[in-house]
Amino acid sequence: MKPKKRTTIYDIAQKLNVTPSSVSRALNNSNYVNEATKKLILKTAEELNYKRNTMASNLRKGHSKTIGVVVPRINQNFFSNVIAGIEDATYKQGYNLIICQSNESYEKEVQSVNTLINQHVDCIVISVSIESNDHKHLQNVLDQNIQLIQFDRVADELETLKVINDNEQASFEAVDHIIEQGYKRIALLEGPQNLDIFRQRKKGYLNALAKHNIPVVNELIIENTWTKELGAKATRQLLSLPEPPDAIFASTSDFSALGVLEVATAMNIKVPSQLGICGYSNEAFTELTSPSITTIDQFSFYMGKTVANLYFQELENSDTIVVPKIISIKPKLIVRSSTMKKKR
Amino acid sequence: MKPKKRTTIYDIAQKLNVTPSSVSRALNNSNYVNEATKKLILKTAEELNYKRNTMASNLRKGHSKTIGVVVPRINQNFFSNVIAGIEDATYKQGYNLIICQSNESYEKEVQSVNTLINQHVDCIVISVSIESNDHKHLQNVLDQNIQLIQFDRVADELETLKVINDNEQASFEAVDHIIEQGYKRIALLEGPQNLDIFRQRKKGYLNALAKHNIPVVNELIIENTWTKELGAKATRQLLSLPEPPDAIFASTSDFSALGVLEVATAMNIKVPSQLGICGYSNEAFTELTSPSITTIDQFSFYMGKTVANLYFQELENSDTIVVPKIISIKPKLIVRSSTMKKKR
DNA sequence: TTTGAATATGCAATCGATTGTTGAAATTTA
DNA sequence: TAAATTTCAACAATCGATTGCATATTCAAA
Repeated sequence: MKPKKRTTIYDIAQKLNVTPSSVSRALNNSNYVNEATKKLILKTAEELNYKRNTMASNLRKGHSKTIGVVVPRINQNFFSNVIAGIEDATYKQGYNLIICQSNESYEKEVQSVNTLINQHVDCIVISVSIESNDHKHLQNVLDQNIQLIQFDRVADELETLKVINDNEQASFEAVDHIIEQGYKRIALLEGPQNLDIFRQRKKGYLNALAKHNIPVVNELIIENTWTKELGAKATRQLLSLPEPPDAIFASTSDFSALGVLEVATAMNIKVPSQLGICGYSNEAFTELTSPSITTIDQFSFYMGKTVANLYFQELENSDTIVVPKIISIKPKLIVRSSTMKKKR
Repeated sequence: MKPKKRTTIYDIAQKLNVTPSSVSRALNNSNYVNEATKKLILKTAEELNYKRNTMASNLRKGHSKTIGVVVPRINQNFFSNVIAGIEDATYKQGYNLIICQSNESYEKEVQSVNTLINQHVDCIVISVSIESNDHKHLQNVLDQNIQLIQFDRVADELETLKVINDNEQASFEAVDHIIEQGYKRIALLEGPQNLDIFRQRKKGYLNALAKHNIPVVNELIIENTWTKELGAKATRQLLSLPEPPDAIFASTSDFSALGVLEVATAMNIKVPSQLGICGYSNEAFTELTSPSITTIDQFSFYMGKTVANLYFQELENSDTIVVPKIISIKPKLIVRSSTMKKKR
């Protein structure tokens, strides 16, 4: 790299024999500069290929116009869509995005949050990792006076802005639909119960069973099955039961639903006639499997936009008191072949 | 938001009756501080919940330890994987990532690049948008003395570091495989020829035809078909030809290959026996369609890591001359059902 | 022509951290 | 004990941009 120095407002000031203040004012389109000199400054800035040093500017102004995002995995459909949504909204406001992934590791999550604090981001948007049980690092964000918005996987006990899906309702509707289709013994693949979203989904499942007076069978509920492999393993276990289920609701993810489907296919069990399957997330592939998989769409891109806009809205009202606010987005059940027991 | 001020090195200095310089030295683990005072400073920093202001630090040091990434779409499998790979490598080096998406728009790409320059990122990693024909904005990056690394979709004429796939070779192997399977009339869905990657893929296609003495038929080559819809449209066009193709190589993406498959299925044309299909990118869904789709894996995550490591490597050798370097990653043909005409 | 207001510009402090230089104190060596 | 050396900390400048305050200039109103 050549050691060429970048042009600063001082260079411009020197060349035009004015002070840096005037240059700054011209560049910021302030009224306290003569129109003629403003034009001149702007022209020379262009000529010298001047680029504002955002670091210096932000340091002085005391904010960074940057939002930090921490997600478990960038390359997971749901999250990359949320990020795309956030980016879409923040870009329009001239904000930047710093992205971190926790890889579902608590340690990396804490480190990422600390980096973002050091970077003086104006807001941290986070969906916590599976491993996260305590929230000292998030409390720290609040203590540092940084806006914190949690989405999807939220630490319930922490009073922050939150954007979530109505998991309970969606889960209820899914199981209700499954029952309506005539399935009687419905298994649940559930996620780690330290995360609220999975507790809610379980609640929805239980509510639906209750509504139809179907007893809860504990051996039909299997915990921690949020990958394809775990879903497959759980399915083998379930199907070898004396009284196996006739439907499986993979409330954790479409990936585990895929595991279910693959095992069923391998065991020559017909879906949906012998076994109903429902996933969660509406991953692109659920439409493409045979049979296609019934699932729940979370409106991820929209969720991202909502998160970002929530921040900007709070920013405007920053003079008034901050109320812990929760925005709940109602997900949509997408009925596909894998649960269509009744012919239409 | 409460207007609480964050603690700075001055606060620490004042409390301990030392100078900020000493605090800074202690915090940076310099040797020019007494062990005892260093410990004391570190302890008080902890107590006051001190967080370094990276903006100030970076301003002084003249770099940002940040890498800017510009991709067409964050939520596209290939790109989100590359980003994940970059993140993985940069995180280990204590670097941050600022992510921008161009949405395939030239204008937004230029704006994104400018923002990154203003942010004084140390390096810009970019995969240009479909729309990008000129590269003034990239030249500008170079002029500002910022390292520039292009990947996948690169502006060939610009002498920068590049990480690419050997598209020509991969494309050649795919078409070669298709021919070996017994297909005779092979159509090509090609991408915008202003992008080098698509030109290379076409070259590979032509080379494979030449190898097997198959004449090139112009009406079998259809340009600009990089979405599912465009792929479907092109397929309808191709299949209504007096002499329709018996195989279609969707060199643009798996999405267009999916469009081909859907049209074929709708028209009751058997894949692979009547029509062979090959996509590009190894999107997750290609494994799940029926039949599964033959495609080309680009090792996207690995590509991201390569990009990041290339930067760090160049950083180490920054005293020596910078040579425009091109790293080519050989993609891998993944043969699946959609081209398996020959029974095994 | 004098006064007052409006406009334009300069000065200097500031944001928070880093670092080269300098000098005092402590330690070692002769 | 004196001289030489090392250790430690203070001082002050710096990174680049912003902004409150003060001052100078211009112009209109009285």
